[in-house]
Amino acid sequence: MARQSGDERRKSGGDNEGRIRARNERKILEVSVRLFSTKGFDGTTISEIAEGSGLPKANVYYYFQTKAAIYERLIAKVFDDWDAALRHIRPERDPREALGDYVREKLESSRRNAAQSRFFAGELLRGGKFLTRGQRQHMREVTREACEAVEHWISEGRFPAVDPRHFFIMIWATTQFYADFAPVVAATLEVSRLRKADFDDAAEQILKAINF
Amino acid sequence: MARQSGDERRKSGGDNEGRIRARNERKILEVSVRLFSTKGFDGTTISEIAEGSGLPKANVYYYFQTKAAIYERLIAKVFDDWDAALRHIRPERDPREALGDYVREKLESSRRNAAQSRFFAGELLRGGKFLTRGQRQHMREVTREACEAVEHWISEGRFPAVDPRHFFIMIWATTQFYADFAPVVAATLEVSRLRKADFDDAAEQILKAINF
DNA sequence: GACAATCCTGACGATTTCGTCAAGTTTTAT
DNA sequence: ATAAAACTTGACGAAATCGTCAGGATTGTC
Repeated sequence: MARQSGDERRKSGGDNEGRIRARNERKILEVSVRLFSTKGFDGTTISEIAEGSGLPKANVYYYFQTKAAIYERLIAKVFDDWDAALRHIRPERDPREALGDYVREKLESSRRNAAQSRFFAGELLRGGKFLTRGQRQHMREVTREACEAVEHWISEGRFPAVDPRHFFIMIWATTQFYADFAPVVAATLEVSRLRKADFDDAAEQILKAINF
Repeated sequence: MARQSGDERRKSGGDNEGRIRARNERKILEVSVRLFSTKGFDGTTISEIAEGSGLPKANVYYYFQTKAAIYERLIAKVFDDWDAALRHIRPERDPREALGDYVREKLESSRRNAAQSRFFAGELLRGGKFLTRGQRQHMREVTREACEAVEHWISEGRFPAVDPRHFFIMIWATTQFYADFAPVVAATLEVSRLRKADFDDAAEQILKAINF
């Protein structure tokens, strides 16, 4: 029984047990997120992933049972980042500071990991079929908490009376757009490639619009 | 030479010359946009398109030379709609009215043609590889005109001094988001499916935020 | 240094997919 | 009615893709 699942050991301790595995899995995931984001799930072949990782195809299958397994690992990873950022929004913080941090972190992280951001956007665009029930559930809970924080601010008169749910949607939509629809943004700003300065402008404009 | 390109006659007169062709092409395009939007270019097979259209596969190839040809036709179609909406923004109009019309039309059309909207979003997400040079060029021009209209309003003191380019990006981002990322929006609003009322709320909230 | 666990890999089979073709049928124009 | 044009279709070939497998090479451990 030479063949052994690439999944068993995943959450085990985590120390340096399996350095080779760690290195190769990381390489595979790095290449995959880039390919998936530009060519989609079906448009990406294991051969390409193998080639990009400098491994033979069969070796990729040694680490991941199937193409879907790679995709799922990536989803889980991105998902964690997504909801971690929301933790900036807490009722006891100052609204302006909290929202400023949140918007800036969102923009910065989607700028630095554009492929990852597009990858996740693509998944949502297709209806989020790879999201587990638990992940959806979690997403709802975290969102509700954030909305409650905003409502709290409103009730104390520290924030304009907006519908927090539409409010967050607007933030997500905007921050994502800069990273995910780069061709449109670049064309609009009449530049060939988006730079950090463009993202900084974006953050400023968004916050300006938000804070009334 | 029985085989004859499906493209030659396209722009000819347009009257009822070729009723069968018109009907079948329409059916194929309808099915395709739905499939492409949920499964992507590579994830969609001609067999599925044929099945969905109630035609045998070979017949689909009679009307469209290749899968890419179908995709390109759809791109062109959606592209036209996209820039047509922008024509609401003209300097001689009242800013509030013009922007109100624009936002409402964008939201309503992406609600009614959600598949089409997602299809286009998917294309942009992947870097817009199917967009022709001419289309990109046109996009830039139309956008610039719209920005000039806003600048005109600002110079006359009829509108707050925002950067019009970021301003439009914000509008696009938000209006698209409701249609394209339905799973997130539905989860946030805690409904199972988005209804017209949700889109109306969205329009109201967006316009409220925009008009300061 | 021996033994097990982990890692690597070329070759292979089954299936799917694109796109073609040649021979039919139906529609249209005269 | 007849001929040409437009349309339909089952069967097919070539290529690509997923995932497997059996056995060889490395690494780690006692």
